[in-house]
Amino acid sequence: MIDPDGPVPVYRQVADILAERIAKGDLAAHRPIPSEAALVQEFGVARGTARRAVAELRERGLVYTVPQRGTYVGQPEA
Amino acid sequence: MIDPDGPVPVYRQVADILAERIAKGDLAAHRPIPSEAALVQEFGVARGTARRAVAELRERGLVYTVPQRGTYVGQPEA
DNA sequence: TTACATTTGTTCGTATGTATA
DNA sequence: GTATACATACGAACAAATGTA
Repeated sequence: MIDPDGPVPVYRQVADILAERIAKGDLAAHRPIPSEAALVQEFGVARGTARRAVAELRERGLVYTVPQRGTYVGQPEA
Repeated sequence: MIDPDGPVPVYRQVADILAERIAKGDLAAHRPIPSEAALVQEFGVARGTARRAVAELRERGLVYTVPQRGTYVGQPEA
């Protein structure tokens, strides 16, 4: 799933996988994506790497984060 | 601000700037200096370089570091 | 009100690999 | 070969806010 030794950074690999899930609708608008702890579990990465992956998605405008709550698909509610 | 191509190593340039701030009192005793992440932001250097700059200050006896807490001006409290 | 678990935010510690002068 | 510097990645600890029991 994740190739730690490939040329693509792990955090981008994780971000790309999540982005695809969003594109496919597996992760629906205004539904939470997996928590950082869950991403650590699922992908076997460090929390810092999971956080960076989520930051990537945020920069791409795919998700928004609510502090102490979670990160959700789409744009923040009005 | 920082001259990456000059004869003086970047880490020492950063250390010198912080040392001057301490000397001028911009950074007061027992107050935290900027975090490593903040130094990365402010000076546009790698984290390793920021860490080395702080290590310089520690060697000069200007600051002390508390793991997972931060680095502070002066000497550790008794 | 209290207590607890969950989640994100932040900090320093450490190691590896790559590139350059 | 050495020193500098950047990027990536894992680890550990603590803080703060939120939601729930």
